[in-house]
Amino acid sequence: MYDPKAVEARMYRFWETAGAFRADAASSKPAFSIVMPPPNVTGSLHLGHAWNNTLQDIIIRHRRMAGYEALFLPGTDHAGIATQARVEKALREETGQTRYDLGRERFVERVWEWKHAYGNQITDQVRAIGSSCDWSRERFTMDEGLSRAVRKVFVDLYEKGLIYRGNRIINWCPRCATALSDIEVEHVEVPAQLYHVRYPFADGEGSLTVATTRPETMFADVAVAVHPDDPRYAPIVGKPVCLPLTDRTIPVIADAYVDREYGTGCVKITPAHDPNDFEVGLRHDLDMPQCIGPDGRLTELAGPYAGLSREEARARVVADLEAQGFLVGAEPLDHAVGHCSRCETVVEPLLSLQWFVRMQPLAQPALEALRRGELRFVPARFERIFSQWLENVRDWCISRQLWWGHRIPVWYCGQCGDATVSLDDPAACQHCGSTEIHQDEDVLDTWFSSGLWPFSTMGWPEATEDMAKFYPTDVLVTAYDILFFWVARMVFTGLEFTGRMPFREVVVHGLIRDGQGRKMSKSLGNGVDPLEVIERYGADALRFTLTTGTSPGNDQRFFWEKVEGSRNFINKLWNAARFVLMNLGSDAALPELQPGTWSLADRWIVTRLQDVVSTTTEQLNRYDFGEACRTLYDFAWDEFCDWYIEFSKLSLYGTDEDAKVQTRAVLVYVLDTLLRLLHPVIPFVTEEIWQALPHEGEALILAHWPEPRSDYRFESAVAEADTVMEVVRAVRNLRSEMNVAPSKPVRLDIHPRTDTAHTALAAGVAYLQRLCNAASIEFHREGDAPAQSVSAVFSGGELFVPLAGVVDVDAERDRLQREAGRLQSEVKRASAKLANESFVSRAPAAVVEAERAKLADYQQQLEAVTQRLAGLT
RNA sequence: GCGGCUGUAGCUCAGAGGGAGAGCACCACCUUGACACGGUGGGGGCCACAGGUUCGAUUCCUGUCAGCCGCACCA
Repeated sequence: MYDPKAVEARMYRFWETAGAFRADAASSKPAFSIVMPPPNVTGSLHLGHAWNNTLQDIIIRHRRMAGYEALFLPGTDHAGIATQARVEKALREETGQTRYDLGRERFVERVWEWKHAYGNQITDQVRAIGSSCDWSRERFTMDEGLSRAVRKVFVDLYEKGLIYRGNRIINWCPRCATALSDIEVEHVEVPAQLYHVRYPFADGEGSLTVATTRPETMFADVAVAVHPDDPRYAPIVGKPVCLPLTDRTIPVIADAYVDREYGTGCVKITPAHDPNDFEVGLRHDLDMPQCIGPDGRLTELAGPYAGLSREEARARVVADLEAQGFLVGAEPLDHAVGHCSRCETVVEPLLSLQWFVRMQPLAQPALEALRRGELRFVPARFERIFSQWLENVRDWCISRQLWWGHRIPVWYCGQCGDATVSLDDPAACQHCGSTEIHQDEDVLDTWFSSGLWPFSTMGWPEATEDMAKFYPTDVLVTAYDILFFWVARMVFTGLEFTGRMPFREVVVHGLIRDGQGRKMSKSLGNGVDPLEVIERYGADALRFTLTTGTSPGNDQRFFWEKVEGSRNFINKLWNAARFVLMNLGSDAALPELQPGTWSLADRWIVTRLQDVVSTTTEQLNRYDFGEACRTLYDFAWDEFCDWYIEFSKLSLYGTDEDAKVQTRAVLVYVLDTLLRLLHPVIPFVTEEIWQALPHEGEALILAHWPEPRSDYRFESAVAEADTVMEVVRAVRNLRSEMNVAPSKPVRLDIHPRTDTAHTALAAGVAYLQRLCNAASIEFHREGDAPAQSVSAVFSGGELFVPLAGVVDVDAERDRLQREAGRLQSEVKRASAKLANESFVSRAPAAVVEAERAKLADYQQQLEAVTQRLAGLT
């Protein structure tokens, strides 16, 4: 039994020390590069990473073998919010302190300590998967070089006017206490109430009714808006209304933003707490007071409600409105509410001073490049999703109120108030020369730095050798969930700063789910740890499982049974290799191939191997990983193990020494080629076996990728072997149906109908003898069935197994009648098709011809069965 | 609302314009000299539904239904 644990760690070390993962920028070979989507430094590997890494590693190993200077560049991401939250949690648990207790400097030091302590964990896990990354080029988003790139990009964008600071409504997570970008907000449909609230006119003449889902924001209301063309409200525009629960009055204004059909046609305007209201506020030059603070609690503006949470405030406000007669009613309403994608807290739209990237000028060139076909998505449908997003992007809020990350390179002057934006830390204000400057407290969105990953990792902005050789990269492999977060950002920063698409192709895969199709998550506790899978079944089994389960762009579910199946396949391969090795004897030398002397089986398997080489290569080239795996699985198991190894025993256990040598040579050749083809998917076992086989070269990982050989094609051998196998199956079937033990030798009479079949079976008679356990085989071109026998038809004739005393005539008749029935329906189907005038005239000639041949064959088989039935007594 | 994905054997899923496939599960048999994580044989499906294109559709097109996912949202 194959034991992955005994192999994998040792093998990885062997490759690494042999320098197999290192890419040489000075190489004359064509470059092929991939940058790894950087996992969170302090995170741990999940199955999604394992999947993502496996696919990339397959591509890289394939390309490396195919003669490219292959670079798989690894690294990690500082993951601002996530990492900071983890360290804060640890701090709280250990000492009960908050980050404010430590202060910024000591806290950041603490995070670095954490990073040093746990940062290797994830990269060790990447190694455990078997990823053949160039660790000498490992990068971290907060490395000095990469931080320099971040500053450079910030400063350049600022100078181009593409970064600005502004007071805008942003998404604020009260729990994380930071601003978020639009895509970090998840809209979740939740049941709510639409409250109708009466706002009395200040003059006491009646009231109007507004509809709102957020009554707790009313303390920041500055107006009530109606549609300018709404006849119902035309007379009241400009009139002041009283804001209930307060002593304030606010005006009624007219704005076309209001939908007359919705609710009452009156909207309360709260510019500091709603993006639409904010726009209205700007148009009407309204005040923008805030009644909810960054902590998610009501501010002093809310008077007696100050200090309450948003939820408490809502309940109290509604109760008080009702008690005081302002609540007209409430209707249930389902609407989408933004939640923090990290912590699921309800996001507060908050008016806040933040830094933004102006997206229009960056998205435009990206869209044009996409239209010019400079970036290909696999599968293609993701291109539309991608460009739709780019077409609709809004400005990107990049400042985060965190301490862990790239600090914004902007210094404000205490004297003149101006900002200095600088690549290097300035000593004084650029504008007035004052030294009384202090740096912006905020850090940049993590994606701002990962958006530079394909070139910042290669040394940009320096013109490095790596940039020259390996940039742009060739393929990016990613799950679809970070297309906007990450891929889009790399695309536009790449175009803006390097003038190139950072990659030619994006291979998109899906998400891994649990057995019920649910996303794996900590809260559900349904996650599967890839290390546990590796521990139990080995990294190869995990890789094989994930790869076979890959269908372009689609999700897959995880089942332990699948891993078990993969483990079984790997074990099968291992045992096949043991068989080959066992039969090589002491001969360590690689026997020379002499195709001229090959047996039928040799010629058959070698020809099939050529098919598999070209099919697999094509499938890998088009990133059809699941299909490539299936091609190899089927060939290895069904053809090589089940048939060829069985065929080979004839020669190996025979007396013809020359044939034996060639069979060994073919076994080694086929296995060697198969190992090469399988190596990208299951690198560990294949290398382990390859090292044991006679081989040239240092390691399989560095061996060359096979190419199909046209001089190794023997088409007639394939046809002949097919006939032999068909007869073997027919006899096995007879034995099984007739309950004749496989161990009991039988006599076999074969009545070939054609010369082709006769020749094939005569050539393969020794295989038939062995695989059918036939005591003797006779061929008869004509003549009657032997007495007391059971029969079967095959496409080239009829066969008989005399079973004196065993034949149950009734059972045999049943069996033959079932067979006749099957053949009749085939004949019916084929003749109906051929009777169709338009089929014969319009279908391709080859298709029609094939149909005719099939019909003839079935008719003959049917005739044979019918005769046989008639002869049964 | 706009866009997308999925619907095929009991389960998980491939597939492709010309006779329905795999793995697992199931049934029967087999300690055959690589492998019981194995071998041999077998059962099991109106390929969601309705139209259309085609000589021919499970495959392409259009709808319907069901499940899922993005994006955008009017309080």
